[in-house]
Amino acid sequence: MKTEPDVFSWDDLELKKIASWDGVRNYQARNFMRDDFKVGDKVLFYHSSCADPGVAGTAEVVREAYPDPTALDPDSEYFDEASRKTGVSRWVMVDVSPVNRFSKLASLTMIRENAKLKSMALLQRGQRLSIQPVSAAEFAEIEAMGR
DNA sequence: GCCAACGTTGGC
DNA sequence: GCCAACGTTGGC
Repeated sequence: MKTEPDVFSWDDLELKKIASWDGVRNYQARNFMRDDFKVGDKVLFYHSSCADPGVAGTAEVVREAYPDPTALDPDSEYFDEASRKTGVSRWVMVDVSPVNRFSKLASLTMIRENAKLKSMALLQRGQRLSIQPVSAAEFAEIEAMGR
């Protein structure tokens, strides 16, 4: 999962202990959370749109997908008019908790340079999804880079 | 700040 | 259902 550290960083996650992953407003990303995120699943916590993009640590799913209430809140930056009209949020969120803080960032540059990771979704052309699938092998490789 | 790539919107 | 216009993402 991607996050802008200016908005919500790894440090914020550690401080908060449990974070509700609200604000996802892309159907494909939503479907990944809704269909594939199970309690106990591990996720890579990726810092994007910043000076040093890369994976800062790993987290785990502590609650499976449930409706994202910010879609119904007119005061939220994630407010969604279509959801308000139906009275039901069409967006979901999951809760995650920190697991492993990387001693060094697994930078995007390092990920690019690792031949074993060349087929990662993250590196594919035009890839912008904030939630992306990661294989077990890729996950292990990146975790090793962070040590 | 630039810009390529992509998703969404809305007129027809 | 097509597709142009627009908005967003995200690395650089």
